[in-house]
Amino acid sequence: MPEGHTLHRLAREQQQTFAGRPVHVTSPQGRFAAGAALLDGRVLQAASSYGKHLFADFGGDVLHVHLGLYGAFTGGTGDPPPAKGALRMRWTAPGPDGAGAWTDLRGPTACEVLAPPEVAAILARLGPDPLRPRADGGVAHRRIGGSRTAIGALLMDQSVLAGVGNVYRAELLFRHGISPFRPGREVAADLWQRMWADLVVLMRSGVRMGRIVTTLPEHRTRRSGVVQRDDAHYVYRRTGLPCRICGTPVRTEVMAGRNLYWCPVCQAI
DNA sequence: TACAAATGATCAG
DNA sequence: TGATCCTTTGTAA
Repeated sequence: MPEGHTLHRLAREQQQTFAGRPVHVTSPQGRFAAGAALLDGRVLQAASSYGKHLFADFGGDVLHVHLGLYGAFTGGTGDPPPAKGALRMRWTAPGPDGAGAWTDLRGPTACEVLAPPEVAAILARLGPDPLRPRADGGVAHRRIGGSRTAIGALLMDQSVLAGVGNVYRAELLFRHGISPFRPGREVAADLWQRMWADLVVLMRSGVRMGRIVTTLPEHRTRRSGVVQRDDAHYVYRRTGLPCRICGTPVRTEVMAGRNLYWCPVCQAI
Protein backbone atom coordinates (compact mmCIF):
# COMPACT_ATOMS: atom_id res chain seq x y z
CA MET A 1 0.00 0.00 0.00
CA PRO A 2 0.97 3.37 -1.01
CA GLU A 3 3.57 5.79 0.21
CA GLY A 4 6.18 7.13 -2.18
CA HIS A 5 8.34 4.02 -2.14
CA THR A 6 5.43 1.91 -3.43
CA LEU A 7 4.83 4.20 -6.39
CA HIS A 8 8.53 4.34 -7.21
CA ARG A 9 8.61 0.56 -7.27
CA LEU A 10 5.47 0.29 -9.41
CA ALA A 11 6.83 2.76 -11.95
CA ARG A 12 10.04 0.77 -12.21
CA GLU A 13 8.16 -2.51 -12.66
CA GLN A 14 5.87 -1.08 -15.31
CA GLN A 15 8.83 0.47 -17.09
CA GLN A 16 10.66 -2.85 -17.18
CA THR A 17 7.65 -4.94 -18.09
CA PHE A 18 5.68 -2.81 -20.51
CA ALA A 19 7.81 0.03 -21.88
CA GLY A 20 8.42 -0.26 -25.61
CA ARG A 21 5.53 -2.69 -26.05
CA PRO A 22 1.98 -2.14 -27.27
CA VAL A 23 -0.34 -2.45 -24.30
CA HIS A 24 -3.88 -3.77 -24.44
CA VAL A 25 -5.78 -1.47 -22.07
CA THR A 26 -9.27 -2.28 -20.82
CA SER A 27 -11.62 -1.23 -18.01
CA PRO A 28 -13.71 -4.26 -17.01
CA GLN A 29 -15.51 -2.15 -14.41
CA GLY A 30 -16.29 0.48 -17.05
CA ARG A 31 -15.38 3.57 -15.07
CA PHE A 32 -12.25 4.12 -17.16
CA ALA A 33 -13.81 2.98 -20.44
CA ALA A 34 -13.13 6.14 -22.46
CA GLY A 35 -9.53 6.44 -21.32
CA ALA A 36 -8.90 2.77 -21.95
CA ALA A 37 -10.25 3.07 -25.50
CA LEU A 38 -7.95 6.03 -26.12
CA LEU A 39 -4.82 4.21 -24.96
CA ASP A 40 -5.58 0.67 -26.09
CA GLY A 41 -2.95 -0.82 -28.36
CA ARG A 42 -0.51 2.06 -28.08
CA VAL A 43 3.14 1.70 -27.10
CA LEU A 44 4.10 2.67 -23.57
CA GLN A 45 6.94 5.15 -23.86
CA ALA A 46 7.88 5.42 -20.20
CA ALA A 47 6.54 4.98 -16.68
CA SER A 48 7.66 7.17 -13.80
CA SER A 49 6.57 8.34 -10.37
CA TYR A 50 6.73 11.59 -8.45
CA GLY A 51 5.66 11.55 -4.82
CA LYS A 52 2.55 9.38 -4.73
CA HIS A 53 1.70 10.01 -8.40
CA LEU A 54 2.30 7.54 -11.19
CA PHE A 55 2.63 8.63 -14.82
CA ALA A 56 2.59 6.34 -17.85
CA ASP A 57 3.42 8.16 -21.06
CA PHE A 58 1.79 6.75 -24.18
CA GLY A 59 3.19 9.47 -26.41
CA GLY A 60 1.40 12.77 -25.85
CA ASP A 61 -1.32 11.18 -23.74
CA VAL A 62 -0.21 10.49 -20.20
CA LEU A 63 -2.02 8.11 -17.89
CA HIS A 64 -2.08 9.54 -14.37
CA VAL A 65 -2.80 7.23 -11.43
CA HIS A 66 -3.11 8.14 -7.78
CA LEU A 67 -3.84 5.18 -5.54
CA GLY A 68 -5.31 7.13 -2.64
CA LEU A 69 -5.86 5.19 0.54
CA TYR A 70 -6.92 1.83 -0.86
CA GLY A 71 -5.85 1.71 -4.45
CA ALA A 72 -3.59 -1.16 -5.49
CA PHE A 73 -1.91 -2.73 -8.49
CA THR A 74 -1.44 -6.45 -8.85
CA GLY A 75 0.25 -8.18 -11.73
CA GLY A 76 2.07 -11.18 -13.09
CA THR A 77 3.27 -13.02 -16.14
CA GLY A 78 1.41 -15.29 -18.50
CA ASP A 79 -2.33 -15.00 -18.93
CA PRO A 80 -4.26 -12.73 -16.54
CA PRO A 81 -6.74 -14.28 -14.10
CA PRO A 82 -10.47 -13.88 -14.79
CA ALA A 83 -11.50 -10.30 -14.02
CA LYS A 84 -13.39 -10.05 -10.75
CA GLY A 85 -14.48 -7.34 -8.36
CA ALA A 86 -14.22 -3.66 -9.23
CA LEU A 87 -11.41 -3.79 -11.75
CA ARG A 88 -10.82 -0.24 -12.93
CA MET A 89 -8.06 -0.93 -15.42
CA ARG A 90 -6.23 -3.93 -16.83
CA TRP A 91 -3.09 -3.94 -18.96
CA THR A 92 -2.01 -6.97 -20.91
CA ALA A 93 0.97 -7.38 -23.21
CA PRO A 94 0.82 -10.76 -24.91
CA GLY A 95 4.10 -12.52 -25.63
CA PRO A 96 5.18 -15.86 -27.07
CA ASP A 97 4.95 -18.94 -24.85
CA GLY A 98 3.75 -17.45 -21.61
CA ALA A 99 6.02 -14.41 -21.92
CA GLY A 100 2.95 -12.22 -21.64
CA ALA A 101 2.42 -9.85 -18.75
CA TRP A 102 -0.56 -8.24 -17.09
CA THR A 103 -1.33 -5.74 -14.36
CA ASP A 104 -4.63 -4.85 -12.67
CA LEU A 105 -5.61 -1.60 -10.96
CA ARG A 106 -8.38 -1.38 -8.37
CA GLY A 107 -9.68 1.38 -6.13
CA PRO A 108 -7.57 4.36 -7.21
CA THR A 109 -8.52 7.92 -6.35
CA ALA A 110 -7.36 9.01 -9.80
CA CYS A 111 -7.05 7.11 -13.07
CA GLU A 112 -7.21 9.53 -15.98
CA VAL A 113 -5.57 10.52 -19.24
CA LEU A 114 -3.82 13.90 -19.15
CA ALA A 115 -2.03 16.17 -21.60
CA PRO A 116 1.55 17.20 -20.75
CA PRO A 117 0.57 20.67 -19.42
CA GLU A 118 -1.80 19.02 -16.94
CA VAL A 119 1.00 16.75 -15.80
CA ALA A 120 3.23 19.77 -15.39
CA ALA A 121 0.56 21.42 -13.24
CA ILE A 122 0.51 18.42 -10.89
CA LEU A 123 4.30 18.37 -10.61
CA ALA A 124 4.35 22.12 -9.98
CA ARG A 125 2.35 21.79 -6.78
CA LEU A 126 4.50 19.04 -5.28
CA GLY A 127 7.39 19.55 -2.89
CA PRO A 128 10.69 17.69 -3.31
CA ASP A 129 10.49 13.87 -3.38
CA PRO A 130 13.29 12.23 -1.36
CA LEU A 131 13.41 9.42 -3.93
CA ARG A 132 14.16 11.68 -6.89
CA PRO A 133 17.87 11.79 -7.67
CA ARG A 134 18.53 15.51 -7.40
CA ALA A 135 15.77 16.48 -5.00
CA ASP A 136 16.64 19.40 -2.72
CA GLY A 137 15.53 19.03 0.88
CA GLY A 138 16.30 22.68 1.45
CA VAL A 139 13.26 23.59 -0.64
CA ALA A 140 11.04 21.82 1.89
CA HIS A 141 12.67 23.67 4.77
CA ARG A 142 11.77 27.00 3.20
CA ARG A 143 8.15 26.09 3.91
CA ILE A 144 8.73 24.29 7.20
CA GLY A 145 11.04 26.86 8.73
CA GLY A 146 8.55 29.69 8.35
CA SER A 147 5.45 27.87 9.53
CA ARG A 148 3.59 27.76 12.82
CA THR A 149 1.89 24.54 11.72
CA ALA A 150 2.90 21.37 13.57
CA ILE A 151 5.72 19.43 11.94
CA GLY A 152 3.50 16.32 12.07
CA ALA A 153 1.05 18.02 9.73
CA LEU A 154 3.70 19.62 7.50
CA LEU A 155 5.32 16.26 6.78
CA MET A 156 2.01 15.02 5.34
CA ASP A 157 1.55 18.08 3.12
CA GLN A 158 2.50 17.00 -0.40
CA SER A 159 3.26 20.56 -1.45
CA VAL A 160 5.92 20.68 1.26
CA LEU A 161 7.32 17.19 0.73
CA ALA A 162 6.19 14.62 -1.85
CA GLY A 163 5.86 10.93 -1.11
CA VAL A 164 5.81 10.89 2.69
CA GLY A 165 2.70 9.35 4.23
CA ASN A 166 1.44 8.36 7.63
CA VAL A 167 4.01 5.64 8.32
CA TYR A 168 7.12 7.59 7.33
CA ARG A 169 5.85 10.66 9.20
CA ALA A 170 5.43 8.82 12.50
CA GLU A 171 8.67 6.89 12.20
CA LEU A 172 10.81 9.81 11.07
CA LEU A 173 9.70 11.97 13.99
CA PHE A 174 10.42 9.17 16.43
CA ARG A 175 13.88 8.50 15.01
CA HIS A 176 14.79 12.14 15.57
CA GLY A 177 13.12 12.46 18.96
CA ILE A 178 10.80 15.22 17.78
CA SER A 179 7.29 15.88 19.06
CA PRO A 180 4.75 15.85 16.21
CA PHE A 181 3.31 19.01 17.75
CA ARG A 182 6.47 21.09 17.45
CA PRO A 183 5.87 24.06 15.14
CA GLY A 184 7.72 23.87 11.85
CA ARG A 185 9.62 27.06 12.52
CA GLU A 186 11.21 25.40 15.56
CA VAL A 187 12.78 22.75 13.34
CA ALA A 188 16.23 24.23 12.68
CA ALA A 189 17.87 23.92 9.28
CA ASP A 190 20.62 21.56 10.45
CA LEU A 191 18.11 19.29 12.17
CA TRP A 192 16.00 19.27 9.01
CA GLN A 193 19.04 18.33 6.92
CA ARG A 194 19.54 15.29 9.15
CA MET A 195 15.85 14.37 8.88
CA TRP A 196 15.90 14.75 5.11
CA ALA A 197 19.01 12.60 4.79
CA ASP A 198 17.35 9.98 6.96
CA LEU A 199 14.22 10.05 4.81
CA VAL A 200 16.31 9.46 1.70
CA VAL A 201 17.86 6.40 3.33
CA LEU A 202 14.58 5.08 4.74
CA MET A 203 12.62 5.52 1.53
CA ARG A 204 15.33 4.01 -0.66
CA SER A 205 15.36 1.06 1.69
CA GLY A 206 11.56 0.91 1.32
CA VAL A 207 11.91 0.71 -2.46
CA ARG A 208 14.47 -2.07 -2.17
CA MET A 209 12.54 -4.13 0.39
CA GLY A 210 9.03 -3.40 -0.84
CA ARG A 211 8.00 -2.56 2.74
CA ILE A 212 8.72 0.05 5.38
CA VAL A 213 11.21 -1.00 8.04
CA THR A 214 12.54 1.76 10.28
CA THR A 215 13.82 -0.06 13.37
CA LEU A 216 17.47 -0.78 14.15
CA PRO A 217 18.23 -4.46 14.88
CA GLU A 218 19.03 -3.70 18.54
CA HIS A 219 15.52 -2.36 19.05
CA ARG A 220 13.73 -5.41 17.71
CA THR A 221 12.41 -8.37 19.64
CA ARG A 222 14.17 -10.67 17.22
CA ARG A 223 17.57 -9.28 16.31
CA SER A 224 18.44 -11.44 13.33
CA GLY A 225 16.69 -13.04 10.40
CA VAL A 226 13.66 -11.67 8.59
CA VAL A 227 12.17 -8.60 10.27
CA GLN A 228 8.77 -9.57 11.67
CA ARG A 229 5.77 -7.42 10.92
CA ASP A 230 5.44 -6.32 14.55
CA ASP A 231 9.14 -5.44 14.71
CA ALA A 232 9.24 -3.15 11.69
CA HIS A 233 8.19 0.16 13.30
CA TYR A 234 8.91 2.21 16.42
CA VAL A 235 5.48 3.77 16.92
CA TYR A 236 3.24 3.35 13.88
CA ARG A 237 0.17 1.32 14.88
CA ARG A 238 1.70 0.47 18.26
CA THR A 239 -0.83 2.30 20.42
CA GLY A 240 -0.50 1.32 24.08
CA LEU A 241 2.52 -0.92 23.48
CA PRO A 242 5.74 0.00 25.29
CA CYS A 243 8.14 2.31 23.50
CA ARG A 244 11.12 0.28 22.22
CA ILE A 245 13.52 2.75 23.87
CA CYS A 246 11.96 3.88 27.16
CA GLY A 247 8.99 1.56 27.74
CA THR A 248 6.37 4.33 27.94
CA PRO A 249 3.10 3.35 26.24
CA VAL A 250 2.88 4.68 22.69
CA ARG A 251 0.13 7.26 22.26
CA THR A 252 -2.21 7.97 19.39
CA GLU A 253 -4.35 10.91 18.43
CA VAL A 254 -6.00 12.10 15.26
CA MET A 255 -4.07 14.94 13.64
CA ALA A 256 -5.66 16.48 10.55
CA GLY A 257 -7.88 13.47 10.06
CA ARG A 258 -5.19 10.79 10.29
CA ASN A 259 -3.95 8.65 13.13
CA LEU A 260 -0.75 9.98 14.62
CA TYR A 261 1.48 7.80 16.81
CA TRP A 262 4.27 8.98 19.11
CA CYS A 263 6.13 8.33 22.35
CA PRO A 264 5.37 11.15 24.81
CA VAL A 265 8.73 10.72 26.56
CA CYS A 266 11.18 10.18 23.68
CA GLN A 267 9.34 12.84 21.66
CA ALA A 268 8.53 15.31 24.43
CA ILE A 269 9.47 18.53 22.63
C1' DT B 1 -24.10 -10.53 6.42
C1' DA B 2 -22.51 -6.24 8.23
C1' DC B 3 -19.28 -3.27 9.61
C1' DA B 4 -14.84 -1.16 10.58
C1' DA B 5 -10.30 -0.08 9.17
C1' DA B 6 -6.58 1.04 5.96
C1' DT B 7 0.18 3.79 4.28
C1' DG B 8 -4.87 9.75 0.63
C1' DA B 9 -6.75 13.89 -1.05
C1' DT B 10 -10.48 17.16 -1.93
C1' DC B 11 -14.12 20.18 -1.01
C1' DA B 12 -17.48 22.87 1.79
C1' DG B 13 -18.03 25.78 5.58
C1' DT C 1 -12.55 20.39 10.88
C1' DG C 2 -15.77 17.15 8.92
C1' DA C 3 -17.86 14.75 5.12
C1' DT C 4 -17.02 12.29 1.16
C1' DC C 5 -15.07 9.25 -2.47
C1' DC C 6 -12.50 4.99 -4.12
C1' DT C 7 -12.26 -0.98 -2.67
C1' DT C 8 -10.70 -5.00 -0.22
C1' DT C 9 -9.97 -7.55 3.88
C1' DG C 10 -10.59 -9.16 8.42
C1' DT C 11 -13.47 -9.59 12.36
C1' DA C 12 -17.86 -9.58 14.66
C1' DA C 13 -22.68 -10.66 14.79
